[in-house]
Amino acid sequence: MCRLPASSTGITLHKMALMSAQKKSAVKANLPAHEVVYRKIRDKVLFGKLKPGQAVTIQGLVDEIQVSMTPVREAIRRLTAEGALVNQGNRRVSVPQMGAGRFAELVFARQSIEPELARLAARVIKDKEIDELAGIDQRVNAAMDAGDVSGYMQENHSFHFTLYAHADSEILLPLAETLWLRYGPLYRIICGKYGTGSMVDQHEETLQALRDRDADAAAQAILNDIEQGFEIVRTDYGWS
Amino acid sequence: MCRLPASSTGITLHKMALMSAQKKSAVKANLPAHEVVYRKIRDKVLFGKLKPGQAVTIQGLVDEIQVSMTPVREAIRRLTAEGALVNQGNRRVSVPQMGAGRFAELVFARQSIEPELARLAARVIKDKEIDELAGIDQRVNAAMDAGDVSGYMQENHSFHFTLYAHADSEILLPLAETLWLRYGPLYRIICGKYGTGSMVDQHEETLQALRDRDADAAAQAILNDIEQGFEIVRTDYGWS
DNA sequence: CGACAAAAAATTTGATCATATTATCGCCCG
DNA sequence: CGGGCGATAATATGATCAAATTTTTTGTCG
Repeated sequence: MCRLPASSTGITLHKMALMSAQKKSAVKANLPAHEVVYRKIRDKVLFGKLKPGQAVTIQGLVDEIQVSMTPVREAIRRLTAEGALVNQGNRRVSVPQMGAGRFAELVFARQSIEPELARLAARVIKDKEIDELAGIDQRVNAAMDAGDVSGYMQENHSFHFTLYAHADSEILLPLAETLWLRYGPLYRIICGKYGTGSMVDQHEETLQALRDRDADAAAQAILNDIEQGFEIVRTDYGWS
Repeated sequence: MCRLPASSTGITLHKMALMSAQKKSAVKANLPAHEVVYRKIRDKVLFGKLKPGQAVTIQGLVDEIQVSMTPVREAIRRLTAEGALVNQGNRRVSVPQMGAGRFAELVFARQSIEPELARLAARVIKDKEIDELAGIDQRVNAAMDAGDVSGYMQENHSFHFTLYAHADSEILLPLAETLWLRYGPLYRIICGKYGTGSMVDQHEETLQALRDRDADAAAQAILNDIEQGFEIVRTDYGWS
C-alpha cells in the first residue's frame, strides 16, 4: 500500500544520507507533495482547526507550506470530493457549514456505517490489538482530564479508526472518514464551548464487547458512543 | 451556481464564432477543463466503458482529450477520492476490482443509504416531478426492449438519481454516487453477459408508492430494486 | 553454440514548478 | 446606486525533473 523505499533501484547509503539531511523526517520523507498538503489540510478540518464557513485559498496555502500551486490544487480537489471542503460556485472553496437538515443526514449516515465497521472489526481483532486500543482510550481519558480539546479530538479519532481499520474495509471505511470530516469543525466548536469535562464516551463498553468476542455488543457500544456525542450537539443547537 | 458566459469581458462575435467552431457544445462550453475531464472519465466508469483492473494513465488522457496534464491530474485525484479509481502503490491508477468481501460492503452500504434517499425524496416530490420520473422509466424499458445495454445503464442511473435529487441531501447523495461508481464496472459485465432481457426492476412499484405519498413504501420499493440487481451478481459470481 | 538470467540503457509515465492567461471581487467615480 | 478599472486569485500550459517499466545488452552456464 505505502510507497516502498526505492531499495530495488541503485540507491546508495550516500544518497540516503543526503535525503535525510534535506528532508525533515526520514521516515515519511518521500511522500509526494500533494499528499503532504492533503494531510495537512485534512487534519486541520478533522480536528477543527478551521471554522465552518472559513475560506481556504490556494495561494494562502502556497504561502503557508512551501510548495507550488499544482500540488495544492490537487489536494483541494481531493478534499472537496471527500466533503471536507465545498465549492462556493464562484471558484472559491471553504469549510462547509452545517444546519439542522445536514446534521440529520450526518447522524443517519454515521449510525448506519460505523456500527457495521465495529461489527466487522470485532470478528477479527486480536487480543494484542485490543490492548493497543485500550492504550489509546487511556490517552483519550488523559486528554479529557487535562482539558486538552485538540488532543481529545485526535485521540478519540484514533480510537475509532484504529478499531475500524481491522474491518478490512475498502468501501465503508472511506465513507466513515468523509463523515468525520464533515463532523470535525462542528464538534470542535461544541467541545470548545462545553470543555472536555462534559464529554462522555462508551469506549470501556466497546473494549469489553471486543474482549467478549461479541460483535453485536461492539456495534451497539459504538452506536451509543456516537449518539452521546450527537446529543450534546442537538441540545446546544436546538436540532431535535 | 454555474459559470456565467463571459459577456462582461470584451468578447466579440468573431471570437464567439471561433469558440463555437472549436468546441462542440456551445451551451456548456465554458466549463473548466478539469470538470470536463472529470465528467468524461466518471461517465466511463459509471456506465462500464472501462473494465475492472483496466489502467488509466494521465498521458493517455492527455492524448485522448486535448488538454494539458494539470486538469487531467486534478480529475484523476478527484475520481480516486470518490472511489471510481484506485491508486496501485507505484503511482499508477486503475479501475478497481471487486471480490466477495467488497461486494458485501457495497450491498450493505447501498441498502443503508438509498432507501433513505428515496424516503426523503418521497416526502417532498411534486406530481409533475413524478411524471418526469415515469418518463425516464419508459426510456429504461425502451432500452431494455431494444437490448441496448449502455442506454439501459444510463437511463437506470438517471431514474434513481433524478429521484434522489429531490431529497435535498448534500451528504447522503454524494455517498450514493460513490457507491454507484464502484458498482458500474461490475454491473456492466453482468448486463453484457445476460443481456437486458433478464433485467427486472421495481420502478413501477416505486412510482406507485410516490403517487400514494407513502415514503416507507418508496423506500421499500428501492430496497427491492437494488436487491434484484444484486441477486443476479451473486448467483453469477457465487458470492452468497 | 544456444539459452537463460542479470544488469544497464532507453523510453515511457508521473510529479513539480514557473509562467501566462482569464475570470472575479473590491473600489472609485460619475 | 450602478458601471468601469485595477488588484487579486484561480485556471491552464509547457518545460523540467524524477521514477518506473521495458528493452537491449552482456555474461555465464549447460
